[in-house]
Amino acid sequence: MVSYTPAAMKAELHERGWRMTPQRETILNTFQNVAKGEHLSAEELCELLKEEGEPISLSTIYRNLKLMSRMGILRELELAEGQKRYEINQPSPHHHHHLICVRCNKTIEFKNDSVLKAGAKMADKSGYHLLDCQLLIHAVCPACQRSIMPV
Amino acid sequence: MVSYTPAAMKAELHERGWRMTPQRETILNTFQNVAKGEHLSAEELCELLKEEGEPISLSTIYRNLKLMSRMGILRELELAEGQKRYEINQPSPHHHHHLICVRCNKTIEFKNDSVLKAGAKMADKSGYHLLDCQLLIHAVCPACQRSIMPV
DNA sequence: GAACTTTTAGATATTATTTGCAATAAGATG
DNA sequence: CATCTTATTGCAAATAATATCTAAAAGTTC
Ligand SMILES: [Mn+2]
Ligand SMILES: [Mn+2]
Ligand SMILES: [Zn+2]
Ligand SMILES: [Zn+2]
Repeated sequence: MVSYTPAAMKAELHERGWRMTPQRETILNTFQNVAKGEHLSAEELCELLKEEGEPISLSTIYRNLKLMSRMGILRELELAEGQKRYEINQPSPHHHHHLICVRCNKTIEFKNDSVLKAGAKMADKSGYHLLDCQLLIHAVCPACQRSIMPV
Repeated sequence: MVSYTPAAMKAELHERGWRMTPQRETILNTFQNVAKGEHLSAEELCELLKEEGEPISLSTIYRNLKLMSRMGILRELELAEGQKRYEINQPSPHHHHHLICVRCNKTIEFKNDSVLKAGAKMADKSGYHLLDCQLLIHAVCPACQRSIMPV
């Protein structure tokens, strides 16, 4: 897991016969500049880019979110119900995990290097090339424990 | 995280004014008897029950998979692309995590109690009531590293 | 810059999941 | 046990996230 510059991303794309495009660079830059703790969905990213005056079509966004996740540049998160969210994939000092309330989707990020190390070790032991390692904790937050909401 | 008997599930449903039904008991039994390492999707569960002569409608299955996940009886996994999979949620000696190849979806289960403990501790520290704790490792398996597949 | 290949935008298709509703049945109450 | 209330079911229809198709545009190579 490494942090990518546009140049590094371009190099890695070229290794596989692929191309760097303005859209890919825009997406990379956007994720690198978005506030810490933000997890964008495809739709949200599309809206954000539209507002910022550099629109990219939704299908291109979908294609590249998947591509960049599979390259290890982004991490794909299934936090809330029904749609995937993405954030930049960063190495150790910034790497983190997620604790999510299954009722209200309130999410807490937390760091735990020993968990990351355990994940990296497991991948290595099995000969897998690590892309992302995320501890996902599903739970009920204090507020929702008090409420009488359906499940 | 506890293993549920039908009676325990019934008791917990009643606490919230809900009911135990034959369908819910069938789903619970099915997950408790399915082979270790099997992760069923809603559709697959529906087919399996049809074959076994106790069919349950797909919408009921969807409703109950969600309910039982939010009760902590099942765990909801996003392993492959495009659909959720479920397995019974078991405590420590059987509890495990998943290492997944993002290209071919080959999945390895592994145990790591210290990761589970770290997750439980984090939930507790934040006042969250723990339902499930899963380390998800996205990686590329040895076979796929050798192939020239797209991404 | 010509030839070749990948990528894009936009429209359309796909499909997992949810929802509305009438019928059914769980569980409570007397 | 008979009755009553209301949660739950099955089926059909709706929804929404994501994938795919195609022609046009833009990187790459020579
Ligand atoms: Mn995060
Ligand atoms: Mn498993
Ligand atoms: Zn909550
Ligand atoms: Zn693989």
